[in-house]
Amino acid sequence: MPELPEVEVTRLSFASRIAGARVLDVHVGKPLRWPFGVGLAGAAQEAVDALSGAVVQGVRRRGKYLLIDTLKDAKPRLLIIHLGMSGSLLFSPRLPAAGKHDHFSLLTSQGELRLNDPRRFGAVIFAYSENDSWPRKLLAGLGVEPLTDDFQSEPFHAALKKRSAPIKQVLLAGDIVVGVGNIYASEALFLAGIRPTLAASKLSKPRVFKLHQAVKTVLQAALDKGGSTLRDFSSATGEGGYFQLEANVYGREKEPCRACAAPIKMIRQGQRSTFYCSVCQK
DNA sequence: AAAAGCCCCTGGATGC
DNA sequence: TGCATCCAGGGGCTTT
Repeated sequence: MPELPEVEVTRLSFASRIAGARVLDVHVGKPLRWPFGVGLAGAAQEAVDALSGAVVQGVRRRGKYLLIDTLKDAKPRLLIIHLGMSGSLLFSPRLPAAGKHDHFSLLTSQGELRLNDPRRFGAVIFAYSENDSWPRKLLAGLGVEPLTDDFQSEPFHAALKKRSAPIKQVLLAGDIVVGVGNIYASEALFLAGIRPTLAASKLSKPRVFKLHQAVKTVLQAALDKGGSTLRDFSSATGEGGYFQLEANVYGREKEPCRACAAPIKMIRQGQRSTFYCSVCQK
């Protein structure tokens, strides 16, 4: 589910409300992508003990990862959450009884932060610092943040020049630019008028500039609409997003292109579906 | 180094 | 109604 806009919408929906909260307890359900406490000698119990009594300083986002910074006895403790395909967070002073897909809870003095993740592709990782081995392994190879000034078209072009894979898959890989998932990759390529199957290295500089702009435009527009809710995405206040209503190509196979009325095509690239207009995208 | 496949898991939609 | 099949917003890991 969640790509950069959905993760950022989630972050914004609880960051200020959880800031300053003291961790009272931690509930761990079924294992997610990795067992809670992965990378620690003492595993889950060590992580729970290390978090108990810690005070939340804030919530950051890196790519599709949420980083919850806490302090305990003036020492940092970090909780990293990834929503995978089907994860969503809720934060509220009062939540109903946990359901079968609620697999992690942080009980704090200001409310409960609860992760619901039916498919369990998500992850909750505890670390003492971003430089611990697990966070490093996950975060070190990430590309630039697309909605910051770190994302510039010249270096983007230089990076794409080195890649022979189809541009759609290079966008998805996240090692050049982060946060672009399956929906927004198709949408950005449509806006830029670029065929998803084109080798990344073959894109001219002006076309890369257009793609650079399109990525920023699509992600910002989705963020402004509260993200895309296809099945079950909702923010930590339980609200869905509306961007899916404005999708030009994603999920619109055989429907008329909004620009030229030609039927939208769907193809498979690396076991994921890609949508595009064969007239508007060359 | 980069690309391509595989796989983790559950549930909803579709088709027979 | 039941059962099989396919598909889903991600991404780490292994193999080419």
